[in-house]
Amino acid sequence: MSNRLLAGLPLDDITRLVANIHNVQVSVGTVLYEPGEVIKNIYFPNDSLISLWALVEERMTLEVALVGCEGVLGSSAALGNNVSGVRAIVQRAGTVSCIDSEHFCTEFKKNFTLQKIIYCYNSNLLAQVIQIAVCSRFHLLEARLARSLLTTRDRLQSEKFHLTHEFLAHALGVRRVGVTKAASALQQKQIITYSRGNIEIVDAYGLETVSCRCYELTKNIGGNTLSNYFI
Amino acid sequence: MSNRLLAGLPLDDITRLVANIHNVQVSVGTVLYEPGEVIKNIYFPNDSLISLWALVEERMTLEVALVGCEGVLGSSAALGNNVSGVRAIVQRAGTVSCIDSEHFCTEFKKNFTLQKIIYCYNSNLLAQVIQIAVCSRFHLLEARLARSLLTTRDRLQSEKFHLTHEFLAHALGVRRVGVTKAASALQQKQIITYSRGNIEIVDAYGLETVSCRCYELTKNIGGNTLSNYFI
DNA sequence: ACTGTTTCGTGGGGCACCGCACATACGCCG
DNA sequence: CGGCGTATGTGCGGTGCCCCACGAAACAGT
Repeated sequence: MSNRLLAGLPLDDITRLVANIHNVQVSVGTVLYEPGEVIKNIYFPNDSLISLWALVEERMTLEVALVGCEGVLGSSAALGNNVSGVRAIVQRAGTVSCIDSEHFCTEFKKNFTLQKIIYCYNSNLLAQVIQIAVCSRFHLLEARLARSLLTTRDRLQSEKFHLTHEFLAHALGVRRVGVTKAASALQQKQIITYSRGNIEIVDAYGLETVSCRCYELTKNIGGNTLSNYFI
Repeated sequence: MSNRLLAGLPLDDITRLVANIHNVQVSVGTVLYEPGEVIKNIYFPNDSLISLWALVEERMTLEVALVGCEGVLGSSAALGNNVSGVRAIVQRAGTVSCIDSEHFCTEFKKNFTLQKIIYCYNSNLLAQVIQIAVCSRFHLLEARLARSLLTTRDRLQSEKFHLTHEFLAHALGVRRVGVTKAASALQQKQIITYSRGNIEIVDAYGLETVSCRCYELTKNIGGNTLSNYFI
Protein backbone atom coordinates (compact mmCIF):
# COMPACT_ATOMS: atom_id res chain seq x y z
CA MET A 1 0.00 0.00 0.00
CA SER A 2 1.76 3.11 -1.24
CA ASN A 3 -1.03 5.65 -1.40
CA ARG A 4 0.33 8.85 0.09
CA LEU A 5 -2.90 10.02 1.67
CA LEU A 6 -3.17 6.81 3.63
CA ALA A 7 0.54 6.95 4.41
CA GLY A 8 -0.01 10.39 5.91
CA LEU A 9 -2.24 9.00 8.64
CA PRO A 10 -1.02 8.18 12.14
CA LEU A 11 -0.07 4.54 12.58
CA ASP A 12 -3.01 3.51 14.76
CA ASP A 13 -5.48 5.04 12.31
CA ILE A 14 -3.92 3.06 9.51
CA THR A 15 -4.05 -0.22 11.37
CA ARG A 16 -7.69 0.36 12.20
CA LEU A 17 -8.49 1.17 8.57
CA VAL A 18 -6.45 -1.67 7.12
CA ALA A 19 -8.93 -4.17 8.54
CA ASN A 20 -11.48 -2.94 6.02
CA ILE A 21 -9.19 -2.21 3.10
CA HIS A 22 -8.39 -4.67 0.38
CA ASN A 23 -6.13 -4.15 -2.58
CA VAL A 24 -7.62 -4.58 -6.04
CA GLN A 25 -5.81 -4.98 -9.31
CA VAL A 26 -7.23 -2.74 -12.06
CA SER A 27 -6.36 -2.79 -15.75
CA VAL A 28 -6.38 -0.11 -18.41
CA GLY A 29 -9.89 0.93 -19.41
CA THR A 30 -11.56 -0.41 -16.29
CA VAL A 31 -14.31 1.97 -15.20
CA LEU A 32 -14.52 2.55 -11.45
CA TYR A 33 -17.34 5.10 -11.50
CA GLU A 34 -19.84 6.08 -14.13
CA PRO A 35 -21.71 9.41 -13.99
CA GLY A 36 -24.90 9.08 -11.98
CA GLU A 37 -23.71 5.90 -10.36
CA VAL A 38 -23.93 5.47 -6.60
CA ILE A 39 -20.49 5.36 -5.00
CA LYS A 40 -20.15 2.09 -3.14
CA ASN A 41 -16.39 2.04 -2.76
CA ILE A 42 -13.72 4.60 -2.04
CA TYR A 43 -10.47 4.05 -3.92
CA PHE A 44 -6.94 5.05 -2.99
CA PRO A 45 -4.69 4.46 -6.03
CA ASN A 46 -1.28 3.00 -5.31
CA ASP A 47 0.78 2.51 -8.44
CA SER A 48 -2.23 2.86 -10.75
CA LEU A 49 -3.44 6.05 -12.38
CA ILE A 50 -7.09 6.97 -12.68
CA SER A 51 -8.40 9.53 -15.13
CA LEU A 52 -11.60 11.44 -14.39
CA TRP A 53 -13.68 12.20 -17.46
CA ALA A 54 -16.58 14.58 -17.68
CA LEU A 55 -19.04 13.33 -20.29
CA VAL A 56 -20.88 15.70 -22.57
CA GLU A 57 -23.78 14.87 -24.84
CA GLU A 58 -22.97 11.16 -24.67
CA ARG A 59 -20.25 11.64 -27.22
CA MET A 60 -17.56 14.00 -26.06
CA THR A 61 -15.32 13.56 -23.06
CA LEU A 62 -12.79 15.70 -21.24
CA GLU A 63 -10.34 14.70 -18.56
CA VAL A 64 -10.93 17.00 -15.59
CA ALA A 65 -8.37 15.44 -13.26
CA LEU A 66 -5.82 12.68 -12.98
CA VAL A 67 -5.64 10.79 -9.70
CA GLY A 68 -2.61 8.79 -8.62
CA CYS A 69 -1.08 7.77 -5.33
CA GLU A 70 -1.40 11.37 -4.12
CA GLY A 71 -5.17 11.24 -4.17
CA VAL A 72 -8.44 9.48 -3.57
CA LEU A 73 -11.63 8.76 -5.48
CA GLY A 74 -15.11 8.95 -4.04
CA SER A 75 -14.33 10.86 -0.89
CA SER A 76 -17.38 13.06 -1.44
CA ALA A 77 -19.45 10.08 -0.34
CA ALA A 78 -18.38 11.02 3.17
CA LEU A 79 -19.61 14.57 2.61
CA GLY A 80 -23.17 13.51 2.09
CA ASN A 81 -23.21 13.05 -1.66
CA ASN A 82 -22.68 9.54 -2.88
CA VAL A 83 -23.32 9.94 -6.59
CA SER A 84 -20.41 10.32 -8.96
CA GLY A 85 -20.57 13.07 -11.55
CA VAL A 86 -17.74 11.80 -13.68
CA ARG A 87 -16.39 8.64 -15.21
CA ALA A 88 -13.36 7.28 -13.39
CA ILE A 89 -11.36 5.19 -15.83
CA VAL A 90 -8.04 3.44 -15.37
CA GLN A 91 -5.28 5.02 -17.45
CA ARG A 92 -2.45 2.99 -16.03
CA ALA A 93 -2.89 -0.51 -14.67
CA GLY A 94 -1.91 -1.27 -11.08
CA THR A 95 -3.55 -1.61 -7.71
CA VAL A 96 -5.98 0.53 -5.75
CA SER A 97 -6.70 0.28 -2.06
CA CYS A 98 -10.43 -0.14 -1.78
CA ILE A 99 -12.70 0.48 1.17
CA ASP A 100 -16.48 0.39 1.11
CA SER A 101 -18.13 3.74 1.65
CA GLU A 102 -19.86 2.85 4.90
CA HIS A 103 -16.68 1.87 6.66
CA PHE A 104 -15.00 4.92 5.24
CA CYS A 105 -17.76 7.24 6.44
CA THR A 106 -17.66 5.78 9.92
CA GLU A 107 -13.94 6.36 10.16
CA PHE A 108 -14.17 9.76 8.49
CA LYS A 109 -16.69 11.12 10.99
CA LYS A 110 -14.48 10.50 13.98
CA ASN A 111 -11.04 10.95 12.47
CA PHE A 112 -9.92 14.56 12.36
CA THR A 113 -6.62 13.85 10.61
CA LEU A 114 -8.40 11.96 7.87
CA GLN A 115 -10.80 14.86 7.40
CA LYS A 116 -7.97 17.31 7.11
CA ILE A 117 -6.16 15.15 4.55
CA ILE A 118 -9.27 14.64 2.45
CA TYR A 119 -10.19 18.32 2.46
CA CYS A 120 -6.69 19.35 1.51
CA TYR A 121 -6.77 16.95 -1.38
CA ASN A 122 -10.13 18.27 -2.51
CA SER A 123 -8.68 21.77 -2.71
CA ASN A 124 -5.87 20.27 -4.73
CA LEU A 125 -8.42 18.68 -7.03
CA LEU A 126 -10.15 22.00 -7.53
CA ALA A 127 -6.86 23.50 -8.61
CA GLN A 128 -6.35 20.74 -11.15
CA VAL A 129 -9.81 21.20 -12.64
CA ILE A 130 -9.40 24.95 -12.92
CA GLN A 131 -6.10 24.58 -14.72
CA ILE A 132 -7.52 21.99 -17.09
CA ALA A 133 -10.48 24.25 -17.77
CA VAL A 134 -8.33 27.14 -18.93
CA CYS A 135 -5.86 24.87 -20.70
CA SER A 136 -8.49 23.11 -22.79
CA ARG A 137 -10.08 26.45 -23.59
CA PHE A 138 -7.02 28.38 -24.71
CA HIS A 139 -4.08 26.23 -25.55
CA LEU A 140 -3.24 24.47 -28.76
CA LEU A 141 -3.51 20.76 -29.01
CA GLU A 142 0.20 20.09 -29.41
CA ALA A 143 0.98 22.00 -26.21
CA ARG A 144 -1.81 20.25 -24.36
CA LEU A 145 -0.62 16.87 -25.53
CA ALA A 146 2.88 17.66 -24.35
CA ARG A 147 1.49 18.72 -20.99
CA SER A 148 -0.50 15.54 -20.70
CA LEU A 149 2.50 13.37 -21.46
CA LEU A 150 4.67 15.24 -18.97
CA THR A 151 2.06 14.91 -16.26
CA THR A 152 1.77 11.19 -16.88
CA ARG A 153 5.52 10.82 -16.79
CA ASP A 154 5.74 12.62 -13.47
CA ARG A 155 3.05 10.50 -11.90
CA LEU A 156 4.57 7.25 -13.14
CA GLN A 157 8.19 8.28 -12.71
CA SER A 158 8.91 6.69 -16.07
CA GLU A 159 9.73 7.93 -19.56
CA LYS A 160 7.90 5.00 -21.11
CA PHE A 161 4.24 4.20 -20.77
CA HIS A 162 1.28 2.90 -22.71
CA LEU A 163 -1.31 5.35 -24.04
CA THR A 164 -3.11 5.09 -27.34
CA HIS A 165 -4.04 8.10 -29.43
CA GLU A 166 -7.65 7.12 -28.89
CA PHE A 167 -7.33 7.31 -25.11
CA LEU A 168 -5.48 10.61 -25.27
CA ALA A 169 -8.17 11.99 -27.58
CA HIS A 170 -10.82 11.24 -24.97
CA ALA A 171 -8.75 12.81 -22.24
CA LEU A 172 -7.99 15.94 -24.23
CA GLY A 173 -11.50 16.25 -25.59
CA VAL A 174 -10.48 16.13 -29.25
CA ARG A 175 -10.74 13.70 -32.16
CA ARG A 176 -8.33 10.85 -32.45
CA VAL A 177 -6.90 12.23 -35.70
CA GLY A 178 -6.07 15.43 -33.89
CA VAL A 179 -3.91 13.54 -31.43
CA THR A 180 -2.29 11.62 -34.26
CA LYS A 181 -1.38 14.86 -35.96
CA ALA A 182 0.01 16.47 -32.80
CA ALA A 183 1.87 13.33 -31.75
CA SER A 184 3.27 13.02 -35.24
CA ALA A 185 4.59 16.57 -35.00
CA LEU A 186 6.28 15.77 -31.68
CA GLN A 187 7.83 12.65 -33.17
CA GLN A 188 9.06 14.66 -36.15
CA LYS A 189 10.82 16.99 -33.72
CA GLN A 190 12.41 13.91 -32.11
CA ILE A 191 10.83 14.73 -28.78
CA ILE A 192 8.89 11.49 -28.43
CA THR A 193 8.59 8.16 -30.19
CA TYR A 194 5.56 5.93 -30.24
CA SER A 195 4.21 2.81 -31.79
CA ARG A 196 0.91 1.13 -31.15
CA GLY A 197 0.39 2.89 -27.86
CA ASN A 198 3.92 2.50 -26.55
CA ILE A 199 5.07 6.03 -25.95
CA GLU A 200 8.60 7.02 -24.99
CA ILE A 201 9.71 10.50 -24.09
CA VAL A 202 13.09 10.99 -25.74
CA ASP A 203 13.67 14.67 -25.07
CA ALA A 204 11.93 15.67 -21.85
CA TYR A 205 13.34 19.19 -21.99
CA GLY A 206 12.06 19.63 -25.52
CA LEU A 207 8.67 18.41 -24.39
CA GLU A 208 8.58 21.04 -21.66
CA THR A 209 9.45 23.66 -24.24
CA VAL A 210 6.51 22.87 -26.51
CA SER A 211 4.18 22.33 -23.56
CA CYS A 212 2.04 25.13 -22.19
CA ARG A 213 2.82 26.77 -18.86
CA CYS A 214 -0.02 24.85 -17.27
CA TYR A 215 2.44 22.04 -16.78
CA GLU A 216 4.70 24.07 -14.56
CA LEU A 217 1.76 25.44 -12.65
CA THR A 218 0.40 22.04 -11.72
CA LYS A 219 3.38 19.73 -11.74
CA ASN A 220 3.61 19.86 -7.99
CA ILE A 221 0.11 18.50 -7.57
CA GLY A 222 1.31 14.97 -8.05
CA GLY A 223 4.25 15.73 -5.81
CA ASN A 224 4.39 16.52 -2.14
CA THR A 225 3.58 20.20 -2.23
CA LEU A 226 0.08 21.45 -2.77
CA SER A 227 -0.87 23.79 -5.53
CA ASN A 228 -1.58 27.45 -5.03
CA TYR A 229 -4.96 27.28 -6.72
CA PHE A 230 -7.24 27.72 -3.77
CA ILE A 231 -10.32 29.81 -3.51
CA MET B 1 -27.41 39.55 6.09
CA SER B 2 -28.98 37.15 3.61
CA ASN B 3 -26.12 34.80 2.82
CA ARG B 4 -27.56 31.31 2.87
CA LEU B 5 -24.48 29.58 4.24
CA LEU B 6 -24.50 31.84 7.27
CA ALA B 7 -28.25 31.51 7.53
CA GLY B 8 -27.79 27.74 7.71
CA LEU B 9 -25.88 27.98 10.97
CA PRO B 10 -27.48 27.50 14.39
CA LEU B 11 -28.54 30.74 16.01
CA ASP B 12 -25.89 30.83 18.73
CA ASP B 13 -23.14 30.24 16.15
CA ILE B 14 -24.42 33.16 14.13
CA THR B 15 -24.57 35.51 17.08
CA ARG B 16 -21.01 34.59 18.02
CA LEU B 17 -19.83 35.16 14.44
CA VAL B 18 -21.75 38.37 13.94
CA ALA B 19 -19.51 40.12 16.44
CA ASN B 20 -16.68 39.85 13.93
CA ILE B 21 -18.64 40.27 10.73
CA HIS B 22 -19.22 43.58 9.04
CA ASN B 23 -21.14 44.24 5.86
CA VAL B 24 -19.30 45.88 3.00
CA GLN B 25 -20.77 47.52 -0.06
CA VAL B 26 -19.03 46.42 -3.27
CA SER B 27 -19.52 47.84 -6.77
CA VAL B 28 -19.16 46.32 -10.22
CA GLY B 29 -15.56 45.67 -11.17
CA THR B 30 -14.24 45.74 -7.61
CA VAL B 31 -11.56 43.06 -7.19
CA LEU B 32 -11.74 41.14 -3.91
CA TYR B 33 -8.86 38.75 -4.62
CA GLU B 34 -6.10 38.76 -7.15
CA PRO B 35 -4.17 35.57 -8.06
CA GLY B 36 -1.22 35.06 -5.74
CA GLU B 37 -2.64 37.46 -3.20
CA VAL B 38 -2.82 36.47 0.45
CA ILE B 39 -6.40 36.03 1.61
CA LYS B 40 -6.99 38.37 4.53
CA ASN B 41 -10.78 38.36 4.49
CA ILE B 42 -13.46 35.76 3.93
CA TYR B 43 -16.50 37.03 2.07
CA PHE B 44 -20.09 35.83 2.19
CA PRO B 45 -22.01 37.54 -0.62
CA ASN B 46 -25.51 38.71 0.23
CA ASP B 47 -27.25 40.36 -2.71
CA SER B 48 -24.01 40.83 -4.65
CA LEU B 49 -22.57 38.43 -7.21
CA ILE B 50 -18.88 37.62 -7.44
CA SER B 51 -17.27 36.12 -10.52
CA LEU B 52 -14.11 34.02 -10.20
CA TRP B 53 -11.73 34.39 -13.11
CA ALA B 54 -8.78 32.22 -13.90
CA LEU B 55 -6.10 34.29 -15.60
CA VAL B 56 -4.00 32.88 -18.39
CA GLU B 57 -0.89 34.42 -19.88
CA GLU B 58 -1.80 37.82 -18.45
CA ARG B 59 -4.22 38.37 -21.25
CA MET B 60 -6.97 35.80 -21.33
CA THR B 61 -9.51 35.17 -18.61
CA LEU B 62 -12.17 32.56 -17.98
CA GLU B 63 -14.89 32.53 -15.38
CA VAL B 64 -14.57 29.30 -13.44
CA ALA B 65 -17.37 29.94 -10.97
CA LEU B 66 -19.99 32.45 -9.95
CA VAL B 67 -20.55 33.00 -6.25
CA GLY B 68 -23.69 34.51 -4.84
CA CYS B 69 -25.62 34.28 -1.59
CA GLU B 70 -25.36 30.49 -1.74
CA GLY B 71 -21.59 30.56 -1.35
CA VAL B 72 -18.44 31.91 0.18
CA LEU B 73 -15.08 33.23 -1.00
CA GLY B 74 -11.77 32.43 0.61
CA SER B 75 -12.84 29.50 2.75
CA SER B 76 -9.70 27.61 1.74
CA ALA B 77 -7.81 29.92 4.06
CA ALA B 78 -9.22 27.79 6.85
CA LEU B 79 -7.86 24.68 5.15
CA GLY B 80 -4.29 25.79 5.42
CA ASN B 81 -3.87 27.62 2.16
CA ASN B 82 -4.34 31.35 2.28
CA VAL B 83 -3.30 32.32 -1.24
CA SER B 84 -5.94 32.89 -3.87
CA GLY B 85 -5.45 31.32 -7.27
CA VAL B 86 -8.09 33.31 -9.06
CA ARG B 87 -9.35 36.83 -9.44
CA ALA B 88 -12.57 37.48 -7.57
CA ILE B 89 -14.35 40.35 -9.26
CA VAL B 90 -17.74 41.86 -8.54
CA GLN B 91 -20.23 41.21 -11.32
CA ARG B 92 -23.24 42.64 -9.56
CA ALA B 93 -23.02 45.37 -6.97
CA GLY B 94 -24.38 44.78 -3.48
CA THR B 95 -23.10 43.83 -0.06
CA VAL B 96 -20.85 41.08 1.21
CA SER B 97 -20.52 39.92 4.80
CA CYS B 98 -16.84 40.13 5.58
CA ILE B 99 -14.88 38.41 8.32
CA ASP B 100 -11.14 38.46 8.71
CA SER B 101 -9.48 35.12 8.13
CA GLU B 102 -8.10 34.72 11.65
CA HIS B 103 -11.47 35.02 13.29
CA PHE B 104 -12.93 32.75 10.68
CA CYS B 105 -10.25 30.10 11.22
CA THR B 106 -10.75 30.17 14.97
CA GLU B 107 -14.47 29.61 14.59
CA PHE B 108 -13.99 27.07 11.82
CA LYS B 109 -11.74 24.84 13.91
CA LYS B 110 -14.25 24.37 16.66
CA ASN B 111 -17.51 24.57 14.73
CA PHE B 112 -18.56 21.27 13.20
CA THR B 113 -21.65 22.65 11.47
CA LEU B 114 -19.63 25.38 9.84
CA GLN B 115 -17.13 22.80 8.58
CA LYS B 116 -19.86 20.69 7.09
CA ILE B 117 -21.43 23.67 5.37
CA ILE B 118 -18.14 24.84 3.93
CA TYR B 119 -17.16 21.40 2.67
CA CYS B 120 -20.52 20.89 1.05
CA TYR B 121 -20.19 24.18 -0.71
CA ASN B 122 -16.71 23.29 -1.90
CA SER B 123 -18.07 20.15 -3.53
CA ASN B 124 -20.67 22.34 -5.12
CA LEU B 125 -17.93 24.62 -6.40
CA LEU B 126 -16.08 21.68 -7.91
CA ALA B 127 -19.21 20.74 -9.81
CA GLN B 128 -19.50 24.26 -11.18
CA VAL B 129 -15.90 24.32 -12.35
CA ILE B 130 -16.20 20.94 -14.06
CA GLN B 131 -19.31 22.01 -15.91
CA ILE B 132 -17.72 25.27 -17.00
CA ALA B 133 -14.66 23.37 -18.17
CA VAL B 134 -16.60 21.14 -20.54
CA CYS B 135 -18.92 23.96 -21.58
CA SER B 136 -16.13 26.30 -22.58
CA ARG B 137 -14.42 23.46 -24.39
CA PHE B 138 -17.28 22.14 -26.46
CA HIS B 139 -20.18 24.51 -26.75
CA LEU B 140 -20.75 27.33 -29.15
CA LEU B 141 -20.54 30.88 -27.96
CA GLU B 142 -24.19 31.71 -28.46
CA ALA B 143 -25.25 28.76 -26.29
CA ARG B 144 -22.67 29.66 -23.65
CA LEU B 145 -23.81 33.26 -23.61
CA ALA B 146 -27.40 32.14 -23.16
CA ARG B 147 -26.33 29.91 -20.29
CA SER B 148 -24.43 32.72 -18.65
CA LEU B 149 -27.39 35.08 -18.87
CA LEU B 150 -29.77 32.47 -17.48
CA THR B 151 -27.45 31.73 -14.58
CA THR B 152 -27.15 35.41 -13.76
CA ARG B 153 -30.91 35.79 -13.93
CA ASP B 154 -31.44 32.89 -11.53
CA ARG B 155 -28.96 34.24 -9.02
CA LEU B 156 -30.41 37.73 -9.13
CA GLN B 157 -34.04 36.68 -9.48
CA SER B 158 -34.46 39.41 -12.07
CA GLU B 159 -34.90 39.56 -15.84
CA LYS B 160 -33.00 42.83 -16.00
CA PHE B 161 -29.41 43.38 -15.04
CA HIS B 162 -26.29 45.26 -16.04
CA LEU B 163 -23.53 43.41 -17.92
CA THR B 164 -21.42 44.83 -20.72
CA HIS B 165 -20.21 42.77 -23.66
CA GLU B 166 -16.70 43.45 -22.44
CA PHE B 167 -17.38 41.87 -19.05
CA LEU B 168 -19.13 38.88 -20.59
CA ALA B 169 -16.21 38.41 -22.95
CA HIS B 170 -13.83 38.10 -20.01
CA ALA B 171 -16.14 35.66 -18.27
CA LEU B 172 -16.63 33.50 -21.34
CA GLY B 173 -13.00 33.66 -22.37
CA VAL B 174 -13.66 35.12 -25.80
CA ARG B 175 -13.18 38.42 -27.61
CA ARG B 176 -15.60 41.23 -27.04
CA VAL B 177 -16.67 41.20 -30.69
CA GLY B 178 -17.61 37.55 -30.28
CA VAL B 179 -20.05 38.48 -27.52
CA THR B 180 -21.41 41.34 -29.58
CA LYS B 181 -22.10 38.96 -32.44
CA ALA B 182 -23.75 36.33 -30.25
CA ALA B 183 -25.77 38.90 -28.29
CA SER B 184 -26.81 40.51 -31.54
CA ALA B 185 -28.09 37.15 -32.77
CA LEU B 186 -30.11 36.69 -29.57
CA GLN B 187 -31.58 40.17 -29.94
CA GLN B 188 -32.49 39.44 -33.55
CA LYS B 189 -34.42 36.41 -32.34
CA GLN B 190 -36.21 38.71 -29.89
CA ILE B 191 -34.95 36.67 -26.95
CA ILE B 192 -33.12 39.51 -25.25
CA THR B 193 -32.74 43.24 -25.61
CA TYR B 194 -29.77 45.27 -24.52
CA SER B 195 -28.35 48.73 -24.69
CA ARG B 196 -25.18 50.01 -23.16
CA GLY B 197 -24.93 47.15 -20.72
CA ASN B 198 -28.57 47.07 -19.69
CA ILE B 199 -29.69 43.58 -20.55
CA GLU B 200 -33.26 42.39 -20.39
CA ILE B 201 -34.39 38.86 -20.94
CA VAL B 202 -37.56 39.07 -22.99
CA ASP B 203 -38.14 35.41 -23.78
CA ALA B 204 -36.70 33.24 -21.00
CA TYR B 205 -38.00 30.07 -22.56
CA GLY B 206 -36.37 30.91 -25.87
CA LEU B 207 -33.15 31.59 -24.05
CA GLU B 208 -33.27 28.13 -22.49
CA THR B 209 -33.83 26.68 -25.92
CA VAL B 210 -30.70 28.18 -27.45
CA SER B 211 -28.68 27.53 -24.28
CA CYS B 212 -26.61 24.39 -23.85
CA ARG B 213 -27.72 21.66 -21.44
CA CYS B 214 -25.06 22.82 -18.99
CA TYR B 215 -27.61 25.30 -17.75
CA GLU B 216 -30.06 22.63 -16.67
CA LEU B 217 -27.29 20.60 -15.11
CA THR B 218 -26.11 23.40 -12.86
CA LYS B 219 -29.13 25.59 -12.35
CA ASN B 220 -29.75 24.09 -8.95
CA ILE B 221 -26.35 25.16 -7.70
CA GLY B 222 -27.61 28.64 -6.97
CA GLY B 223 -30.74 27.14 -5.48
CA ASN B 224 -31.24 25.07 -2.39
CA THR B 225 -30.34 21.65 -3.72
CA LEU B 226 -26.78 20.62 -4.30
CA SER B 227 -25.45 19.46 -7.61
CA ASN B 228 -24.72 15.86 -8.38
CA TYR B 229 -21.20 16.56 -9.54
CA PHE B 230 -19.27 14.97 -6.74
CA ILE B 231 -16.18 12.89 -6.97
C1' DA C 1 -1.34 -18.19 -44.33
C1' DC C 2 -5.66 -15.97 -43.78
C1' DT C 3 -8.62 -12.89 -41.32
C1' DG C 4 -10.22 -9.71 -38.00
C1' DT C 5 -8.97 -6.10 -34.65
C1' DT C 6 -6.42 -2.46 -33.00
C1' DT C 7 -3.64 1.37 -33.95
C1' DC C 8 -2.02 4.99 -36.70
C1' DG C 9 -1.91 8.06 -41.12
C1' DT C 10 -3.93 11.19 -44.86
C1' DG C 11 -7.03 14.07 -47.44
C1' DG C 12 -10.94 17.45 -48.46
C1' DG C 13 -14.28 20.67 -47.17
C1' DG C 14 -16.30 23.58 -43.56
C1' DC C 15 -16.79 26.80 -39.77
C1' DA C 16 -16.30 29.09 -35.31
C1' DC C 17 -13.44 31.90 -33.41
C1' DC C 18 -9.09 34.63 -33.66
C1' DG C 19 -6.44 39.16 -34.31
C1' DC C 20 -6.44 43.60 -36.00
C1' DA C 21 -8.48 47.81 -37.36
C1' DC C 22 -11.98 51.02 -37.78
C1' DA C 23 -16.82 52.88 -37.69
C1' DT C 24 -21.01 54.09 -35.28
C1' DA C 25 -24.09 55.18 -31.39
C1' DC C 26 -25.50 56.52 -26.90
C1' DG C 27 -25.16 59.30 -22.65
C1' DC C 28 -22.96 62.20 -19.44
C1' DC C 29 -21.09 66.66 -18.35
C1' DG C 30 -19.44 71.05 -18.72
C1' DC D 1 -24.98 72.03 -27.55
C1' DG D 2 -20.72 70.04 -28.48
C1' DG D 3 -17.07 67.16 -26.89
C1' DC D 4 -15.63 62.89 -24.96
C1' DG D 5 -15.75 58.36 -22.96
C1' DT D 6 -18.07 54.09 -22.87
C1' DA D 7 -20.48 50.70 -25.38
C1' DT D 8 -21.56 48.41 -29.56
C1' DG D 9 -21.15 47.11 -34.65
C1' DT D 10 -18.58 45.60 -39.01
C1' DG D 11 -15.14 43.83 -42.15
C1' DC D 12 -11.23 40.88 -43.55
C1' DG D 13 -7.85 37.45 -43.65
C1' DG D 14 -6.11 33.61 -40.99
C1' DT D 15 -6.19 29.09 -38.63
C1' DG D 16 -7.08 25.32 -35.52
C1' DC D 17 -10.05 22.01 -35.09
C1' DC D 18 -14.36 19.99 -36.79
C1' DC D 19 -16.78 15.98 -39.52
C1' DC D 20 -16.47 12.35 -42.82
C1' DA D 21 -14.09 8.87 -45.19
C1' DC D 22 -10.66 5.88 -46.44
C1' DG D 23 -5.93 3.77 -46.36
C1' DA D 24 -1.99 1.51 -44.15
C1' DA D 25 0.35 -1.13 -40.89
C1' DA D 26 1.08 -4.07 -36.88
C1' DC D 27 -0.50 -7.70 -33.96
C1' DA D 28 -3.50 -11.88 -32.34
C1' DG D 29 -6.00 -15.92 -33.00
C1' DT D 30 -7.50 -19.98 -35.68
